[in-house]
Amino acid sequence: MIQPEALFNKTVTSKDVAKRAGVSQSTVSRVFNSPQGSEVKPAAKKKVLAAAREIGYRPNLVARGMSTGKTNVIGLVVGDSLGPFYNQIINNFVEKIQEIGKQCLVFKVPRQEQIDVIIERVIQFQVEAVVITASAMTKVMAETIMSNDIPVVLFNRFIPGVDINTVYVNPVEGAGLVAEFLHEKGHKNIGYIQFKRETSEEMEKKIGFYSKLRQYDIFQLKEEKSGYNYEEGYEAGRRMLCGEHAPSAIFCTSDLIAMGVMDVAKKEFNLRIPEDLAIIGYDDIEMSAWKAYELSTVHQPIEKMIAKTIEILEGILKRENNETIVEMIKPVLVKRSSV
Amino acid sequence: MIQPEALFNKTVTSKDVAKRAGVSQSTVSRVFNSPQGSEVKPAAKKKVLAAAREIGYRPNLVARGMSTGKTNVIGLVVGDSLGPFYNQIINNFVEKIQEIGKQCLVFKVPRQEQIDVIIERVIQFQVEAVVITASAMTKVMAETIMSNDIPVVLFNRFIPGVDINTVYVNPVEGAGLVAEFLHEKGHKNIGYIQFKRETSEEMEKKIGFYSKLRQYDIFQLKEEKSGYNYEEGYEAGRRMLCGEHAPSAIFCTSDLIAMGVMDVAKKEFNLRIPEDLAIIGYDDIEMSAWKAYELSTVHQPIEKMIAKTIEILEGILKRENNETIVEMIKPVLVKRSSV
DNA sequence: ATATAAATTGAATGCGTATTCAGTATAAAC
DNA sequence: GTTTATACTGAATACGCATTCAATTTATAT
Repeated sequence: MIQPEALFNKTVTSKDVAKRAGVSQSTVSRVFNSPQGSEVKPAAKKKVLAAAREIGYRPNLVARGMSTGKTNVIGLVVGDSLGPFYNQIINNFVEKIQEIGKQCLVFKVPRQEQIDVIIERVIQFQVEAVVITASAMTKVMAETIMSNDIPVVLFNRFIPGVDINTVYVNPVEGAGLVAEFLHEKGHKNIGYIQFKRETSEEMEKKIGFYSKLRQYDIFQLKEEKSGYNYEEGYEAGRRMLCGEHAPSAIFCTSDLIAMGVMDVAKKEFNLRIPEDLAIIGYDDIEMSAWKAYELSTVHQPIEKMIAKTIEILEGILKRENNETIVEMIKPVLVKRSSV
Repeated sequence: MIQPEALFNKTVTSKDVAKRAGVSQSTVSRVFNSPQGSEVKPAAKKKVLAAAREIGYRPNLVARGMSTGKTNVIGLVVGDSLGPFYNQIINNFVEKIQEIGKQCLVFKVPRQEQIDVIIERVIQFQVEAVVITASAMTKVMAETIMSNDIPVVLFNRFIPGVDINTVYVNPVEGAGLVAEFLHEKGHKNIGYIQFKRETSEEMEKKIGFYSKLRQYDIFQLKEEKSGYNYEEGYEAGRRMLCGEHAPSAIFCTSDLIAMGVMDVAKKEFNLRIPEDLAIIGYDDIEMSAWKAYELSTVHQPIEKMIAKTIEILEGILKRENNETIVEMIKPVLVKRSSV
């Protein structure tokens, strides 16, 4: 007579394996967990593995999580889509986190207001740690997470005066490099196109850029704001180049914006780059190196940043280090033909 | 005397809430679950919510998953990074899945060989459904997942003769549109640059393109292969434009490749586009519309595809429809100045 | 006021696994 | 061959929640 279980493909549990192998559930569990499978006699282990294969058993990670408190899941909180730079980060993180045997549960903060809701979810899902790239993150929220025993790593987001693991490239420094470079090239009349939302990253770029220029006695600055995309960059570029006092160089706080500016300069104002107008961006996205742009920009070493983040995560998961790690990575100016 | 629990910030459970509110754990559970909180008397509900807030209780989703069999997690399996098109897909999926109250656990298939391992993991994590975009997916593997009671939706990947939910844009049709267009424009000598890996998508494009051209008695074709990126496109373009029989039009099976080809044509061969050389791509990534390229291409309506996928997922999760849904979406030719 | 139906509640149980603890079998030592 | 140490094993339990079932309270009908 056919067993009804066979018909309704019931979930296969360790108990089923145990029955089939003629051992206890404990033994089955040990086979799938013991360090080198050493705690179980070879004969029993063989029987268990055979039985498991025959009935298609796979350990249930949710149940295991319930039992051990380890879910094998790392949370990744990202902000609203900020172009290819952040897309690439997600992609790399997923890959690297998988390589250390964990899986990546992604949380997106669609609007800044909703970040509290997202934080609640992160906690509820019992992730083993969280990497946060969302700029909307505040001190209070990070602390809420940590007070629930979930370690946090801030990625490319620095919150001053807070005891949280952080990996970031100092925007003050990056923007400073840009100012130095433009000064070297003899520019006096400089345009500045920034991201229209006032993220901390954005404000730091501004501080770095302006304070450095002031050192060189450069004060003639025209400003515009733009969204984090090509189209708005194009429009912002047009506004900046129209009318009096058109600058001889423009610094855009994102490559995407810079590319829009380059195109409007060429198409609508017939400017040669860099002879008539120098452009410099930020992020060093892949496209910046393309022949159509050859955009000078500030490189953020994503690979290195992610590698460091993973390193911190591994330390956390092994409960090795209790100290907070703050890793500052130096931005690098990439000089291409746009300046 | 201070309770030790307070010192070691022990996890707060529904039991703790129950004790503090003077009700049973069942009642606490009901407060956080009943449809409109209706099954519990207002007075009791109020007490429970107050107690929960006071001690910072949050339902443990892992435990809930254990109890209900619903993890609230949807798996998303993606292949090796194939540029901005797929990055955008991940990003959109995460957002939309979150909107239907689920969370997205991302699995990346780093190499085709490892897809079996990934599939195992997907099953182990007890996801409620899986969306698969990885081209390495085979019939057998999809069936393995489904035999574990996990519904599958194939995204932009068609496996013939299989009973699996599918949403895709027919590459045969898309490539056919390109052939028609080039024929209309009078091109006879056409170049074809394809992705170097033999994915099913790629093969279908080839079938669609060639069969249509044959109808127009066009046989003069030069071929090259390229990786899914700008640099290799640039190189492939150079190879194609060197020597005899340089084509008057080139079809690249990805926009990224097409952009590389456009740049090499302009920079190294001094060709005007489209006067000397027409270029057409595939995918309609954001950059295709940029002034520097204005690339004609085949638009894949990502939003519509994802919306349809989410619709199918919702049906699955509500256990509404048991029928397999196969949704074919029509590709759209976008004509810009590159042809 | 009484009988009956409906709403609310709590005790007990299960979900699938890891783990503790005690017992049993095996190996080592004498 | 006996004693002692060691390697295995299984029964029982906990993890945090949802849910069933029976008991109790409250509302409705008579």
